[in-house]
Amino acid sequence: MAATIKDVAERAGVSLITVSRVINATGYVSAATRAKVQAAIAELQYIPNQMASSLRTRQSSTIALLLPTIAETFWTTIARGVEDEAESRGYSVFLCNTDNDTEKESRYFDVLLGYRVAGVITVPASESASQLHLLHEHRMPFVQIHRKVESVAGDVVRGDSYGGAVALTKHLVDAGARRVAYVGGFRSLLNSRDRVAGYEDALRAAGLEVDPSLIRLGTFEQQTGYAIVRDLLQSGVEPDAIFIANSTLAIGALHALIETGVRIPRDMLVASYYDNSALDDFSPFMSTAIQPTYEMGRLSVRRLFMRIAGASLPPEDLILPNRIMIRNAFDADRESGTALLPA
Amino acid sequence: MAATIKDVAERAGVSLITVSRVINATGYVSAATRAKVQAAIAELQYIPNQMASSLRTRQSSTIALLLPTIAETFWTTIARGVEDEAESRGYSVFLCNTDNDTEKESRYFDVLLGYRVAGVITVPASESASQLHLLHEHRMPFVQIHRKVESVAGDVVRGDSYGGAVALTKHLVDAGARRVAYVGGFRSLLNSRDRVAGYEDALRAAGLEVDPSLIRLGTFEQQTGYAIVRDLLQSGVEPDAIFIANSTLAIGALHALIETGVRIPRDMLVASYYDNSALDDFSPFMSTAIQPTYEMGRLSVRRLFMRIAGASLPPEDLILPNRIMIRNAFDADRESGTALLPA
DNA sequence: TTGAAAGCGCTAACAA
DNA sequence: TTGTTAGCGCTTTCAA
Repeated sequence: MAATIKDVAERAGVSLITVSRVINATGYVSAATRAKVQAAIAELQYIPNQMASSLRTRQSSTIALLLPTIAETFWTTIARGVEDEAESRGYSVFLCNTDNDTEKESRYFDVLLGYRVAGVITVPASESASQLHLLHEHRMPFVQIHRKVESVAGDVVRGDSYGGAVALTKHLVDAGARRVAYVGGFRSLLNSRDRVAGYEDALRAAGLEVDPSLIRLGTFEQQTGYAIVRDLLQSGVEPDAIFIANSTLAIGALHALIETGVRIPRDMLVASYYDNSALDDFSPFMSTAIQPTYEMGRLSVRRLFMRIAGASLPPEDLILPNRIMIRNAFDADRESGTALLPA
Repeated sequence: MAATIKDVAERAGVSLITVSRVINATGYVSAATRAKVQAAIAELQYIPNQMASSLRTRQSSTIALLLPTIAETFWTTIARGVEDEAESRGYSVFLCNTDNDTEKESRYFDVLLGYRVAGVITVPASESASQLHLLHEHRMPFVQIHRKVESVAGDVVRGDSYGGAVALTKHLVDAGARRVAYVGGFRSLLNSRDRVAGYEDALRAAGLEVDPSLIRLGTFEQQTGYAIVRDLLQSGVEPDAIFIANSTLAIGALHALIETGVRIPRDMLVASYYDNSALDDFSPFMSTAIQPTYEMGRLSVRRLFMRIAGASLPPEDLILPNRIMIRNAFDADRESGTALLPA
């Protein structure tokens, strides 16, 4: 079948090990021998068998990245960061979708352990029920991104959800809001809890009361954002601003505002987490917190490589600041709820 | 380090091969022995080394999928189809982004050949300059999706671009259009050529002339769609319908129509290829051709497995029909250019 | 500067 | 029903 190192050695009239030395640039090889070997490699179109190499060296130049889905820009941008950083070090990335399904996650962990990948970067499928401990028990180096499994000690790279929520909420209050509603996901994830906490702390710091009737939590779906905002507008709680903790919710929320004729920012100030390019059509009228997804990807790979190299550092919880975009200054020319592409 | 089959054998008091038989369910093993082995596997948390297994069996249970990008739903839906079908056969999928960069594609081919994956499903980075022949020369089974490299014989799975263009163009003409503009990508790709051909043939079949001034080609970017439509509206060629051959272009095109106050479908009939969920906000007023991306993924895997199994079939160019959605019936209640989420 | 021998962890082929 | 031997393709000793 495919050419082996033995075929190359015979063709070049040298021993196996000499070919190996040429391929890996290890040990001494004379220029003449090297040339002969390289010619043989080219003639036979020889590509070294990574399986055999990995088996012998107990090293792999592949890492894995587990994401909830590859259908949203938030995750794919992380993937780009991971790939770019890995590629710059000569590593390939094995990309896996978990669908936030711990069963699927667990199956992937098995596969990846079986392949003896060098390390794993993962967005745990669940913060409570993740099987992340499997990696820990098998001494597989890993770094968590965006979420943090409480029961497993290990490196984490994530955005500053608390700080982002504080910044946006404070901004809304500074712009005059007194009744800021909170629209976000259920508290099952650390980020959600952090964002609620940031929102509440920012209100209190401004001397405002936290009104539970203004805090609305639900699933991470457009329909949920839509339904919550419709209800907020109808239930008489009368918010004068809305902080939306997730961009998928924001799309639904903005549709609800547009549909009911609420003008942003004239009638309602809006600030939102912004992770989804589908929000592009709305963003000019909204202040946003943007997570450094690409950087999160790159930095998690850097951390992973420290672990692969065997560094015995204490686990690090790396929290990266969000980029805050203040954009709800009233603009008379563009007070509608939807934006058009720039000409 | 990690437990090996030898450790399991010693622990269970049997030979290596017996453990192997239990793991792979090959050959005869008594229930009692099997139980002993399984207990040892569980105690040691043994996970078989796939590298060693692949090396010995010359088989891999991994296939690779090369896509231009994972940031667009068109491609990720294909990926889902590939993953689901592969998983149902116990295979893992190695996902790779090429960015339509033939250099990157070529590097991935090398890596994948090095890993001796079982097969490759690929959207060639270029139809003219792809390095696909590398796979062919190394006898690596492969299937092309969506694009077709002319210089390499092999299986292809793609949507019926010609048929889709015919159907949508015919629909516009049947609805009364006489001057149908074509907005699409440059003819460098087979799909683009097929769509132009379908458009032209449908016009001729209806007894209409093909007016070159109505055919506008460009890059696959929103801005291009926007600019082309602005120009179409200003240049005096006076189209009464627009066929858009790509959904990214369609987003820009629709923004241009909305911005200039052209109402769909009252002032202009629009039909478009529809591959991008960002179009959801516009779709109710537009007829669309939808490619069976998920099915393309699944079917390409099925074909690939026939090749992996060694079937000596002639290369197949599998062309799947598009789903055609006719949706531009005039609707007085919703004649604006943007749609809102359903309540 | 080059090579021979051994072995990474697993399984095919044969034997008992 | 279980075990022994050999070897997949490569690289790490050690020796020349």
